Parts: sequence; structure tokens; C-alpha cells
Amino acid sequence: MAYATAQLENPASLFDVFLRDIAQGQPSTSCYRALIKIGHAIHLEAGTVATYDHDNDMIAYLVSGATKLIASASGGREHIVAFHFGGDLISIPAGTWHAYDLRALTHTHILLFPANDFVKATADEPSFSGVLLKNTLNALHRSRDRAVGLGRKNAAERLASFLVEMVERQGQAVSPPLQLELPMSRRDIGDNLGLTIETVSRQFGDLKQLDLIETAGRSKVILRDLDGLKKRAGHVGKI
Amino acid sequence: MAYATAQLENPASLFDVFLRDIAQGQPSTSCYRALIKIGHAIHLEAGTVATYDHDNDMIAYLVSGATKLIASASGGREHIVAFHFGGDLISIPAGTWHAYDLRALTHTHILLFPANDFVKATADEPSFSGVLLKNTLNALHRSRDRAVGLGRKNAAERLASFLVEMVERQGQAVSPPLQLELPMSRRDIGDNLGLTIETVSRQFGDLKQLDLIETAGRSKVILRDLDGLKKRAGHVGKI
DNA sequence: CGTGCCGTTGAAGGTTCTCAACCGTGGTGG
DNA sequence: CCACCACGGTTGAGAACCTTCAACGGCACG
Repeated sequence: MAYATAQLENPASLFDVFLRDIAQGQPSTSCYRALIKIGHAIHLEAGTVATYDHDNDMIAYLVSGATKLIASASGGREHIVAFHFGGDLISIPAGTWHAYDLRALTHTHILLFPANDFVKATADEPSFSGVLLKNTLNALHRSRDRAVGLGRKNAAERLASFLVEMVERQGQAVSPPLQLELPMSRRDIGDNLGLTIETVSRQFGDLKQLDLIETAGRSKVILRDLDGLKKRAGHVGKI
Repeated sequence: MAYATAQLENPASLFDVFLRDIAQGQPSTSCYRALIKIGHAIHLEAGTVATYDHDNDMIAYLVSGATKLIASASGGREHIVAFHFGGDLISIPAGTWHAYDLRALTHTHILLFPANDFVKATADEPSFSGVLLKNTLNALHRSRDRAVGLGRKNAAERLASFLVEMVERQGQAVSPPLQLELPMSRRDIGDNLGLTIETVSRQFGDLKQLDLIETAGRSKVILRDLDGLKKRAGHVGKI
């Protein structure tokens, strides 16, 4: 099975970024070599799918770019389970109930590891497995928070939640008003929130009319009232 | 802050069960002592909530019984993020967007640990942190599979998915037809699937009429046609 | 035997989906 | 340079699904 659609010019540099960002404490050289051996540096064009062994869980480190993790249900329905940005550690489940694919939203550089091998290789590096665990817990908590939205919130609350999450994850605080560059399409947003593109579009319209946001072009969103958005998101707890 | 609503007669025995099931390789005595120091053995009656420090992530080991993890959104809406059964390792997020509570469905014995301390105490025990990571990944994958259901499936598919998951997690294969003892109420099921009790009830009715299941009393369900249920669940992939 | 909770069933209403047409932009080729 | 096309996004009307509101049934418990 072909792992890489296109090998990077200089794969080693990706590993260096990875090790610098993930393993703060320098890993042993044996661990380093093991990771290089099992890892594959991949370069994806926007819109292309990462190819890998779907029968095993995978772990990916997103060096740069943005990706979406897609789950397919029967009837051609797709659900975007998560979006990822540079620096994220991604867990890709082997398909059990649903088939999962990782697709690039922009030019993307990633490192792909079989999860089992990755865990084995890093088991003796507490700093490493700690980061991995922390990251997985984060993903779990985000997934749960989003599940609450899917189960118990209406379209307005879902889009507000989405924008708040996006600004918290990748918003540059240039200074209020906050500016957001969304790398995903309306369809992607809908597939993430369990809504149709039409509903997403109408919700964007409502937010504009309420002066909570402005849009510029297809991907730029300016948040004029973050607190208003958070109220609209229907969260509970620390706002 | 009070951690335990009722201390067990013999807390040490719970720890023994925990160590036997989770840490297959015997942990060092220092690790053992550290865990006993930070852990709290708790006994919960059905319907009561575990009390703990909500400002920190917690990790719980469910020795026996069944619990639900509840997220609260604004407007008094509740969503059940996960159900747990004996032997499960539970991650309870500190409230960020939503407030989380762990509530017992039946007589329940659990061990509660602050997540940070737990990770620290077990960092040097690869077998331990491996189990923890594996468990967290499982929870993540389940959460994602359920998110797909919440986002892209109708009521019929959701209930079928639910029953299939339940039988896979705690169904005794006495012999087909499979028998299932559901410790949760219709409301709990609805709160988990993002449906009202009425819709859940109607879906149960439909399943009975289609001869896919039988019900006996409030909690017993007999699955007459597991493959039929799986088809109805709208999964993709290995069936 | 009454009370209360859980579950079931029915009718009306609302939110979102579906279907369809239209608009704006970016890229291509004549 | 402009016309054309493809694609993503917007807007509108009708239909579907689930929710809401309401009444009722049944089992457990005092």
C-alpha cells in the first residue's frame, strides 16, 4: 500500500519540527530512529486525501496547513468529525462503524505513523506519551463538547459555537474586532455541524443582520461581538 | 471539597481490582502508594452524582455498576455524553463550555483520581500509561462514531446504532436471540441520542413491529435480528 | 388503594431539509 | 478582452421529520 502521495523534498526537516514541538525533552536517539523508521512524511494538495492503511489506527502530526477528518455513513452521507491546524496531533481511527478519511483543506505537510508502532516507539519516553495522552484527551473533550451541540442545539447555536471554537483555536488576536480566515467551505461547516449548506448560509445571514459578524469574500469572517456569539452559542460554564 | 459521598468499608479491595484489571504488569510499590494516596474510593447509590473538584480533569475507574456522563448546556438542556459499565476507565473533563457530571445508574463503586496527578503517578509505568492511552483513544473513537450519528442520522438509525453499541459493550451472548439489560431510562437514551422520550418510545415501537426486537418490562430488550439492526443503523464499513 | 414516576400514544406545530432557481467569482478559451 | 462555464454561495417555497403539548396506561411503592 502506498503511504505517500508525494514525498517531501526533505522529510527530515519535518521530523525536526515534530520533535521540537512535541517532545520538549529531547528523546533518546533510539526513539528518534524508530520514529523516522515508522513515520512517513506526506505532502498533500488542497482537496486530496491522505492514503494509508485503513485497517489500523493511525496517528498524524500536522506540520503545516489544515485538514478535515471525514466519517462516511451509509447513503453517501459524510460527517466531518474534526478540523485540524498546524501543530495538531491527529488520531485517525481504523474504520469500524464508519469509514474515516483525512483530507487536506490547504497545502499540507503531515507525518503519518501507525498508531500501534507509534505508541510502542514512544512508550519509554514519558514526555512523549504524556503529550500524546494530553492531546488525545483534548480531542476527546472537544469531540464531546461538539456532540452536545449536535444533540441538543439548534442551527443558530451550532454556528455560533463553531465560530467561537475556531477563533479560540486559530484566531489571530490582531485586536478586536477579531478576524478569522476559514479554510473550509460552507459545505464543510455544514458537514461538521450536522446542517445543510443552505441552513449554514441562512445562519451566516442572520449573524450579519444581528451585527455579530461581518464577512469579506468567501473565507474571511470578522467577529464584531465575541461575547454576543458566546451567549448565542448556548454554552454553560466559564464564558 | 468533599470527594466521597460514602466511603467504602474496604477501599483497598477496590484498588486491588483496579490494579489487577488495568495494570497487568505489576506496578512498582512507589506507583501503587502514589495511586492510593491520590485516589478516592466512592460508593454511589443509583441516581446520585459523584462529587469532586470540577475545576480539574478527573479520571475514574468504574469497578462495578453503571454510570452516565452528563453535559449541561444552557436552558437546562442535558446531554449524556457517554455511558459506562464495570471495568471502564472514565475521563471527566473540567467544565469549559459545558458542565459535566457523573451520575450513577445503578449501585456503583468507583475510584476517582485527579487526572494530572494520575498521569504523573503513572508516567513511569509504560504498561499503565499505555492502557490509559488506549482507553482514551477508544473513548475518542466511540465519541466520534456517536457524533456522526447525531449529525447525520435520523431517529430510527440512532436507536438502532445505540442498541448495537450496547450489545457489543455489555451484551451477554447467552445464545441468539441476544438479551440486553438496559440500566438507563428512555429519557437517558433520548438525552444520549439527541431525541425526546416520545421519539425514543415511538422508535422502540417501530422496532417491535418490524420484529427486530422484543421488550420485556422496562429494561429488558431481546434482539431478534442483530444484522437487521445493523443495517438499520446506517453504518459503513465492517458489519 | 392512592400516588408518583415512567412509558406510551395522539394531534398540532416548528425547525430544518429538500428541491429549485439565481447570483457572484474565478478560471479558461476563443 | 470578453464571453463562457464551473463552482460555491445565497435565497425562496414546500415537505418531512421531530418536537411540543396533552392525555392516558401501567407498574412500583407507600
